[in-house]
Amino acid sequence: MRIGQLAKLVGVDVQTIRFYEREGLLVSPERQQNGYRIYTQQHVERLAFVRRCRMLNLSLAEIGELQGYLDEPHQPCTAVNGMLDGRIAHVRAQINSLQALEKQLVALRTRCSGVHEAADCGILTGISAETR
Amino acid sequence: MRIGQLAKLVGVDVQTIRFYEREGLLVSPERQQNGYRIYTQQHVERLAFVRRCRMLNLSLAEIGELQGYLDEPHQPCTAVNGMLDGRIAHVRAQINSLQALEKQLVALRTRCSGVHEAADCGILTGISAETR
DNA sequence: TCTTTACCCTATAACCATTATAGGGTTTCC
DNA sequence: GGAAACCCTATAATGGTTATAGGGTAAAGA
Ligand SMILES: [Zn+2]
Ligand SMILES: [Zn+2]
Ligand SMILES: [Zn+2]
Ligand SMILES: [Zn+2]
Repeated sequence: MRIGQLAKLVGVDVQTIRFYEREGLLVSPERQQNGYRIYTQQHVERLAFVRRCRMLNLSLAEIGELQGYLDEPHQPCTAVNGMLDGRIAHVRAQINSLQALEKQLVALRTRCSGVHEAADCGILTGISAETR
Repeated sequence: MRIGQLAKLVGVDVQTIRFYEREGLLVSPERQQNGYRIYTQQHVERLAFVRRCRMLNLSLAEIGELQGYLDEPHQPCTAVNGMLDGRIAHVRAQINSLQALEKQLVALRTRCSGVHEAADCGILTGISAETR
């Protein structure tokens, strides 16, 4: 299978596949005589794994770590669930700070209603004041 | 006031101040004979404005737009509250997708408990399966 | 005065994951 | 045989900062 087919199949851009290869997340595939990359079912599975990890917001470095476990399955999985715990904590922190931000933005938004000129806009004066 | 003082005063890195100047968010200050930048109270206020906008997650482009209103206050503020509405919608969308992600991660995390080897780790098999 | 320490300058690269662009070859189908 | 769709590499751009290299200046103590 050529790169375009793989891209469609897994739902990843062609450029991104080449990028993953350079970054060591995908094994370099064989090449045809013309230089075209030829992929196997194993590549499909690995790429799908990478993509699912990305959808879980794992970094490429973390994904590389996880692949180490796929490649050497006879080691304890301690670091795997540690990584997930870290991710979960991080996502929760993000949610909290975004919720705080939402409150600030909504409060700021209420300061402007109706049409008036910028000099009198409560949003601008609100930001210029303090927004702590 | 020199750049280091300004940086401390407003709580922004020195590099970042120079970056904002290059990006046109801060007016280029006068220079001493030795080339050092000399800032006035107006610069302090503008930088503080930029920083508060950044804390509201506004992009540098949006901040530049807002500064246009500060500089020309006799125009309607329509775009100002439009921008804020857009930001609020964006933040809410982010929160929703992070909450969905959190659920996925937590569900995945429950698949691993106790010490075992990677081949049997429910997290890895969970990702390898489908995690939709 | 000498020297250390802290500060200032510019230019350039790194961060992250991806997307875009330039410039050129190959395959496929009509 | 010619156009469309595909493939290749290399390099730059995205956003907002932070880091680094390499060098000049200033404020302080010894
Ligand atoms: Zn074993
Ligand atoms: Zn208004
Ligand atoms: Zn007016
Ligand atoms: Zn496990």
